[in-house]
Amino acid sequence: MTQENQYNSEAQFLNNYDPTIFSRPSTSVDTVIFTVFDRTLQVLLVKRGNYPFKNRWALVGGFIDLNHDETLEDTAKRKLEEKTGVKTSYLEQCFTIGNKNRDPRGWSVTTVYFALLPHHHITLSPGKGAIDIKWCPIIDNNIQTPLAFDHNLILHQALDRLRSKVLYTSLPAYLMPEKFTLGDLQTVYEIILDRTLETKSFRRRIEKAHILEETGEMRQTAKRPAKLYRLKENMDTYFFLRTIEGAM
Amino acid sequence: MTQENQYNSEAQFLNNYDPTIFSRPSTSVDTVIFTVFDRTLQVLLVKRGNYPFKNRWALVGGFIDLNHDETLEDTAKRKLEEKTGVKTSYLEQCFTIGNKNRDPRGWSVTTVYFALLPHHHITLSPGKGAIDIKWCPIIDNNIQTPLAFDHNLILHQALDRLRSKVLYTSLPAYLMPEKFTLGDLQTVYEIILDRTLETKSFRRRIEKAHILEETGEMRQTAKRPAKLYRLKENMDTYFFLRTIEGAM
DNA sequence: GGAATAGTGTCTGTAAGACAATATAGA
DNA sequence: TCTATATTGTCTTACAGACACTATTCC
Repeated sequence: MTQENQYNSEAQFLNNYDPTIFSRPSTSVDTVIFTVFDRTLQVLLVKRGNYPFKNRWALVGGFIDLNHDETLEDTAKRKLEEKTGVKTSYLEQCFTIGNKNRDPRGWSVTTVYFALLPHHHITLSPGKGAIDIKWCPIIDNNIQTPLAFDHNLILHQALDRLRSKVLYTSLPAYLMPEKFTLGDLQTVYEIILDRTLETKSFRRRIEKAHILEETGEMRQTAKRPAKLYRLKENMDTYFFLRTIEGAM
Repeated sequence: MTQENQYNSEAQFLNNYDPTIFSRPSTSVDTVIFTVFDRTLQVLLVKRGNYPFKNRWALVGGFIDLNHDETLEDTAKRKLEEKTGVKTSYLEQCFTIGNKNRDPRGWSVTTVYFALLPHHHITLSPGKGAIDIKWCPIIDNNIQTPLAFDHNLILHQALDRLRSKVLYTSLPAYLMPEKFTLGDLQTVYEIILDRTLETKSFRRRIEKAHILEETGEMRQTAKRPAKLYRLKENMDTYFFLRTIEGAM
C-alpha cells in the first residue's frame, strides 16, 4: 500500500505528508541582466565565493528561499535587487533548464529570466555568496569570461531570445535613460542586433507604437539638436505585426 | 564558518556535499497535450487516483524521476508516452510556475510543456497514479471540468501561447494526419484561433512556407476533389515574418 | 558656406485583406 | 444543368527597405 492510499481525506493526507520521502532536484533561478553602455551590450556577472566553481564568474542567481520568496519571480527580483539595488525592471521568464549533469552536486533545475536595466543609477555590490561583481561586454556575440555551470550556454540562449524579440517588439525601450532621442533608441536597437537599421523605417515603427512622448526639450550638441523623448507612463511592450527584416 | 568554506578544493567539497541541508521545493513537469477532432481543440486530462486532489481531473504531469530522467524534457516525454503511447510529437517548453501556494503540500515548481498530437493512432491509458483519462473539448476558450492545483490557469496560459504562436508559425501542421488537404489545414487553424481565415491569404502563406508536398492523390468527396498533401520529411516549424491580422 | 547630425519625402517591394471569378466533381 | 466545394485572379492596403532630400546647428 502506497503512502497516498492509507488516508481517507485530503486534510488527513496533508497532515501526514512527509516532503522528504521523494528526492528532489535542486532548484534555482538565474537572471541574465542586460544593460547597454559604451556602445556595447553588457551582462552582469558575479564571482562565486563558494564551491562549486569557487572563484569562477557566473550569472546572477541563487536558490529559492522557501521562507521568504512567495514566487519564483520573487527569487529573481530579490537577487536582482541584492546585486544592483534596482527594485523594478523589465523582467521576463525565458526558459527552464533541468538535467542530471549541469550541476556537479546532482540533478538541478534552473529557471532563467532576463532583465533589461537602464545603466544609470546602478550601484553594484557582490552581495551574499559573491566576492566580486562586474559588467561584462558582449562582443561578437560572445564574452571573454568562461562561466560556471552551463552559464555560457544559458547566456547564449537568452541572447538569442532577446535578439529575436527585439526584431518585433519595443523591448529596447526598457534600456533607455529617462530622456533620450530617437537616435539613441535606434542605436540601442543596433547594438543589440549588431547591425545598422534604416532610420526612416525605424522612426515610422516607433511612431506607430505610441510608446514615447516628447519632453519638449532638445538635446544640445555640436550639431543639429535632437528632440528628447521619454517613455509614456505605464508603457506596455509593443508587439509589431511585422518583424525587422533586410540583410543590410 | 559556512559549509562551503571548510573545503580546499572542488573535489573535496563535492565529496562531502549533503543535498538535504537546504530545503527544496517539489519539482514537476506538466504537459498540456492538444489534439483536434470533432472540429474542436481538445486537451488530455487524467483523473488523479492519489491525494492531493484525489479524484480530480488534472493535466498530464508528474515528478521528475531522478534515477531515470536525464533531462526535464525526458520527464515530459515519459509521461506523454505513458498516457498516449506516442513516443514523438511536437513538444515545446512553455513556462515555469513556482510559488508557495499552488500545491497544498508546500512550495512547488512546475515546468509546463505543450504537445501537439495528430488524433489518429492514439491509445489512451491512465497509467500510474491515474484512474481515468479523457480528451476534453475546449469550447469558448474554456473547459467544463474543474482541474486540480492551478491547472485551469496553466491550461489558459498554454492556450494563449498556442494561439499567439499559431498567428505567425506553421505549428498546426503538427496536428495533421498523414494525408490532408489545404482546406483541412485551414480548418485546424480556424479551430484553434476560433475565427475564419481568408482562404486566399492562407494558401499563399502555406505555399511560401514550403512545409508541404503533394501526395499526387486527391480526396474523393461529393464535390470537387481536393489535392492531398503530406508534411515534408524533417519539416521545421516555419516562422512567418508577418502575423495573421484582420478582424473577420 | 561647409560639416555633421536630425529628420522627412517618396518610390518600390512584399505580403495580407477582400472578394470576385473560375474549376471540377456528383446529382 | 445546378450545387457545393476547391482553387485562382486581382485589386487594395499596410508597412518595410532604399535612398535621396531637407533642416538645423556650430564653425
